[in-house]
Amino acid sequence: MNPALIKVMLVDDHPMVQDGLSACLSFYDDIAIVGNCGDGSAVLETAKQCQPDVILMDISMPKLNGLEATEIITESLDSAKVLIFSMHESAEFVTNAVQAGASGYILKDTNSEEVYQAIKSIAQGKSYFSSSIAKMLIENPPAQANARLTAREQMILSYIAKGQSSKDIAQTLTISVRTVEAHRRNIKSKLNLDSLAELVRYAMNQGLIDS
Amino acid sequence: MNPALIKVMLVDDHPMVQDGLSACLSFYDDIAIVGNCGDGSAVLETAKQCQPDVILMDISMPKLNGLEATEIITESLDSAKVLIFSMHESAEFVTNAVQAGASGYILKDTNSEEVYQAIKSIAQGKSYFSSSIAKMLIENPPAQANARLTAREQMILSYIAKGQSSKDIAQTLTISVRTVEAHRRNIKSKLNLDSLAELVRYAMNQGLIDS
DNA sequence: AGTACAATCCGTACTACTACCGACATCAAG
DNA sequence: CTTGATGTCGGTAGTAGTACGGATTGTACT
Repeated sequence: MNPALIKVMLVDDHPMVQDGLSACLSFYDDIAIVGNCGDGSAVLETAKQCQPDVILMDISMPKLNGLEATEIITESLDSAKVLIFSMHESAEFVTNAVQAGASGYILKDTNSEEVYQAIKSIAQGKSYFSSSIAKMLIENPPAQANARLTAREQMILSYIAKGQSSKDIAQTLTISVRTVEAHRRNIKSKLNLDSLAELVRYAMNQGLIDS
Repeated sequence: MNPALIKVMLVDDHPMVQDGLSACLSFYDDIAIVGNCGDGSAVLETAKQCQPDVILMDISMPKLNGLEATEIITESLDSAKVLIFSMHESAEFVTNAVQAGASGYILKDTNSEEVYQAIKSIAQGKSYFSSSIAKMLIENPPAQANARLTAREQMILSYIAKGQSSKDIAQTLTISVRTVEAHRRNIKSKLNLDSLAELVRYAMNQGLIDS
């Protein structure tokens, strides 16, 4: 076993992205793909088997999203560094990712050379962020960092984003309409979002609902 | 020049997907990538230069979305067949794509072998659809086919999806609130969507707003 | 024991949106 | 020239959501 060999594990729900990354990274002989995983819920188990140095992780996935998966990984396996590979170019996502323990964040509109450089940096214990990230953090307001929703709030939000009214949700969960409205207010306050449309976009980006 | 060589052009706004596809398809010696394009607005020009047999096109792109680009291509270049490569697994997208002139529709969760098969079918003048598409068309309601929004309606919808109220939009466009509300009703009626949340999701999937 | 937070519920008044009905001007196509 | 689609605007009534106020329970951590 080459001691300089970097073991990389892929986590993405799109097989084509996995195939593409595998193919691109196979050109570099100091990188080995040791496993991949199409769902956040199986990440920890797979990672324990593969013992990767770097985990290249998509943020938006069904079931368990990338941020939660990252948190689980960084708490359970300190040998593995997490590199987020996202299409979302928003300051909020980056800060959330860093708080969850990610070592780096690159965008899906980067080329394979930059992915390679990022993986090498992460493996050496450094951090790596796409060049456009810094620019974005400056331009976009830093936003609120404390945007963690409770399980109940996430549940309510997912129903909201699916198009259900407060009344519907109240009936579904057999609670009062006022309670749902209170959750609604709390969610909007926490996320610092005003309109229903922004809530829906947030929910979609977080993977709380599909497509 | 090998007469059996299939010239393929890629249209996707994610360089990594382009790189991945190029890498995957390079294993097949009867396929040649003759060009790629990161934006729907430059598709026609690039296609005229490259003269591809098959155009592998993403649906959701900034500026000009894949469906509109497909329509332009199929009307201007009948030599080129369009194969849609989408992550959206909804009957509505498929029917819209076919109406726009696409010869096939595959999902991003297919593997590279299936992409290759799809390209070969399309090049021979056949059509190709992911196996899950047929299942989906049966399970999902056939939905309404006549879902074409006018330019004005698209504009209104984009403002709605950005979180603006009817009042805001009326002020922005200097028209009456009642007019905006009328457009709202027409849009929902055309798309057969009830809730604001569904409108937002539709707009996002159509690429009318970013992220 | 005290504090903090989550989750539950209520009153009241206001704003936004919806559903139903209607209308009129314009412009392209049959 | 009539027909249809589009974009414009209105009345009226009802429903949904928001913005202020509160309040009570339970759990969990210090």
